[in-house]
Amino acid sequence: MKEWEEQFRAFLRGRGLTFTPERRAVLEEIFAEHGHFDVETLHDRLRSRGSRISIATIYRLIPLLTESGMIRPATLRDGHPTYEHLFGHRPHHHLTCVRCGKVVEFRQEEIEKILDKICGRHGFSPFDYRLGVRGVCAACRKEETG
Amino acid sequence: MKEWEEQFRAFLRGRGLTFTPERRAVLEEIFAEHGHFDVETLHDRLRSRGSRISIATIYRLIPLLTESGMIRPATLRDGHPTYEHLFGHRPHHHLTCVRCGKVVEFRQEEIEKILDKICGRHGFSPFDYRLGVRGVCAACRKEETG
DNA sequence: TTGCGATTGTTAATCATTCTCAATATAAGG
DNA sequence: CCTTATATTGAGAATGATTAACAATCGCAA
Repeated sequence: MKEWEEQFRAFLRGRGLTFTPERRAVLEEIFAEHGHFDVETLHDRLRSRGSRISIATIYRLIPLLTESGMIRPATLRDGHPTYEHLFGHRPHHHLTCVRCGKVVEFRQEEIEKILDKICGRHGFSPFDYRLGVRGVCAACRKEETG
Repeated sequence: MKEWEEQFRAFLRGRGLTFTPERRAVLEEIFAEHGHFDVETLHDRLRSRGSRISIATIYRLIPLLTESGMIRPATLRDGHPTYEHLFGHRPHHHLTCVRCGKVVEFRQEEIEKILDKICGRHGFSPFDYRLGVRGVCAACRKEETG
């Protein structure tokens, strides 16, 4: 059984909820890729594989996945929420190109240390942080200038 | 004439748009406070001062304010967009308490330097960045523990 | 003052998300 | 293998925020 399946089953059990084929299908689809996803594309992907799952089921699943730590909200793409899964993925952050939409992920421990210091100063106990940089990528800048 | 009025007028002029009493009223209201705002509370605040402005007018104004650099999107509060104005305010970031919703702003040049380095490595030209930390503030933690 | 384009408020439309509900599936206990 | 109580599902209706359409008004330049 896959690592994430085990973890999600445990979470559901703890709440008296059940692991269903629909839920498995959604998880499979989420973990099939490392990129970001939103509810609609997830639904489309499942449908295109022959699943008859309702989009409402996916919407209903999102909070469970978030609370169980399987996924977390990522950056917003044109104002609606996207998510990323948290397995085989260390916490990371995003450079987003505002022209082509390309997203580059990066990781920087140095920043985490600074943040810990800042949180300490303000008496905060942090449990998540998010860093998003918006800009223009090399390719788009080139196109723009020339 | 206030600094921000001058700047917004210039922006509108450059686009062949006009500075109206409604637009002034919205700006006044935005700059009356330093905190975050969303469209609905802005509308309520204006109404409670006797204005008859329509909420559609405010929605229509948001992109103009963003493009002119008067405001920028801030963190999301329960999934709908909030903004902050950019006058008398240096760029800053947020610690948000997930229990009581308190937001502490902080500023850290060191982080900006690190980000510049990272952007350089990826060929990005950054023009905005956003750093949000979610956690529990001292008061709430105290309450929690007993 | 006139005229043209921008702006406004109202109302209707749209879109994502959530809710309702009847039907079905699940897990646990016999 | 049955039974039962509860959780889950899909379909479609309902919601709520945001956007669009439109006719009436306003603001600016000539």
